[in-house]
Amino acid sequence: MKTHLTIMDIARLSGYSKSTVSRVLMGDPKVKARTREKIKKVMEEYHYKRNEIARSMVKGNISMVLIIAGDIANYFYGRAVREIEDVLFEAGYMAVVCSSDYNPEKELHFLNVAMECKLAGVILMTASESPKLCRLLSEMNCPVVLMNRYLRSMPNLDYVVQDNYQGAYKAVSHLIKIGHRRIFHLSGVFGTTTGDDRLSGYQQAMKDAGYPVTPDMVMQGNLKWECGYQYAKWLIENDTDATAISVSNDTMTLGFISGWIEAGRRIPDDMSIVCFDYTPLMDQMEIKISTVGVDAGELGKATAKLLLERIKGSDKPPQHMVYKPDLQIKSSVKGT
Amino acid sequence: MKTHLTIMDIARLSGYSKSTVSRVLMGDPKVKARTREKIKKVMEEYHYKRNEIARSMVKGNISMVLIIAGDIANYFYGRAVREIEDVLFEAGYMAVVCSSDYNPEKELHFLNVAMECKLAGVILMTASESPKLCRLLSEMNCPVVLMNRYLRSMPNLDYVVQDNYQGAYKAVSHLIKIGHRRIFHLSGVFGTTTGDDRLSGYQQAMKDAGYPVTPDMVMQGNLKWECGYQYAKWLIENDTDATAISVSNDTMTLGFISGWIEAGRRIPDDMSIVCFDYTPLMDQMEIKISTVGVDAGELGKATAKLLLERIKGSDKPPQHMVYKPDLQIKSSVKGT
DNA sequence: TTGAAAGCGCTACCAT
DNA sequence: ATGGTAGCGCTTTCAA
Repeated sequence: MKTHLTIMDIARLSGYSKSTVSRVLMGDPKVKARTREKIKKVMEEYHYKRNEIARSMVKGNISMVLIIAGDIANYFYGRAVREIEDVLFEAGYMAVVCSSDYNPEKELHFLNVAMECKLAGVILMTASESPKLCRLLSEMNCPVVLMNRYLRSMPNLDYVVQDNYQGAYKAVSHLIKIGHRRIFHLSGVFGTTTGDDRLSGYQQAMKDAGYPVTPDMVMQGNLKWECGYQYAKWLIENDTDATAISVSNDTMTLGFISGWIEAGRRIPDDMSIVCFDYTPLMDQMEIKISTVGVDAGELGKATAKLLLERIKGSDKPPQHMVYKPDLQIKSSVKGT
Repeated sequence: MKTHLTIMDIARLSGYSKSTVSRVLMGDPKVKARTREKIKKVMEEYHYKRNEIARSMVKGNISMVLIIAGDIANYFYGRAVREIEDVLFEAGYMAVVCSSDYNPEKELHFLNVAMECKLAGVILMTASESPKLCRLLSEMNCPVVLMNRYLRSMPNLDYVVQDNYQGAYKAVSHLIKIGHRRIFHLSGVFGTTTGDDRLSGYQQAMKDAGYPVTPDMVMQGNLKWECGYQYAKWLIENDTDATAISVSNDTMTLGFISGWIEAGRRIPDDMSIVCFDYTPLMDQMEIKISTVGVDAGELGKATAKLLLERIKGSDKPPQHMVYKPDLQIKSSVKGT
């Protein structure tokens, strides 16, 4: 851990001026080949490292993109992030990730950090509709692309999402088709488009089938494991007559299954279950979970490309990319 | 996306000098209360955002810590990262994550970026021993703490790891105790301490039992799913007489199980298996995998605290924290 | 308590 | 092809 040489030191050491050294750094072709080599040799020898901060200072921004994921340990985000990293890396940007933990306050915090650090761009995956967020987003000094969730009140923002309404509609319709009437819904966070659209899809499917949806049939969740676990207990304690549930994400579903099995109930015999999102490990579970969703990697790639265009200054109208989700029915579901 | 106000604008707008505005920003108590309020009001009103880059420029570094994880989608890293984020956040640092993908070139790249961006610190989780890496590490301009893997040739570096040798020794000894003789090992990357120490533990346990380890019994892996999958195929094609394997991480194990089951074999009837690391989803798998390892969150917390001390300038001797792993035998293992 | 001015390390413009 | 110099926006002496 030693202190660093500046461009000025290299200048002195090589006998050239600061300007010429800078030109070498910038790959300016106007520098004579021999000069460049000499300077490069000195840099090598003294392990010179360009100061990106100073560079960013004059450039105006730093070639770094912040990805605000919900939960870095969740496969959905992990998968998307990996693709984004690669696309951005190719384009000369470093992608860094942080988790909002689905916490709106943290989102605001990270967005502020991105502005203050003059990052080149931001990918926000857990936009939680709120006046504060919208105000902040409209004041950003760098491009922002939403992924996964969009904001109804900000149609001028780019986003890449899946059709959550249709996904839920498909899934619940399937449950209905095979005989279920009492289908409950463990929702995502109310006020987020993922949560609300999935809820609407559920409601509409029920409505189209002529089945009532009473308030007790819908529970708001927080997307975490514990929530699903507790929901299982709740369903049992309240002695509901649900024969199937649709759950807004994979993590809660895993929690639900744990709680349900632990209580001595079975799947699909005592409960059919279908959820959004998919994790590869699910393939090796005792219970093969039926899922609906899209490949997070695809979303990620599209998002990164979109962001890159914006960083480069594209001013085309707001892009709204909506992917169609697939429904995969497996053994977690059984007719009545 | 609009352009930004500087400290100078706030100065003009409020009628004070930029020095005073800066003092307000820095929380200097020498500013008169009324002045501070006036200036703060102007900042609010115009949504002024301090420029962290410029600030870092004079401060010398940016309050950001880079975590270089192996695979961001892997539970081990996800778990550790989450804890690190929280500890660092409390201390006023922003933790950002990137994945090395176990690729030494990427490690070097990210380490360079960290230096160039004058970050406050780095946590490196996938150190791959090489002269280049060691040279780079010894030239760092910020503190670096290793987690998960350490570097044999750099004992002067802080690290937080688990006792991989002992973990593997315990696991393999257990297999031996219940009757296995032909135990194979799907290793991590040779040259990494995690890989090598686990291999040594395996070899020593076999040796202590008096069982030979021939070269075909040890295969180098790359820690990825596909690798485990192919290893299953390989074992079958080569008609080995292995009755048990020890695998260097969870991801390869999941791949192995997929390949093995797909080929019509069973676990533990046709093969006992024990691996390093743990993922919660494993609890809900058909096959309950026996694991050895530690809580990644603990490692993460300790690492973050250590780094924080170094950032604050602690010059105590190199810290080497070694956690003892636990062995959990489940249904993936059966005596012969 | 406040202001003026120097300087952090770099790029970019204007000279030569 | 190279050097001199003016900033980028901020913090931090030093003066007042």
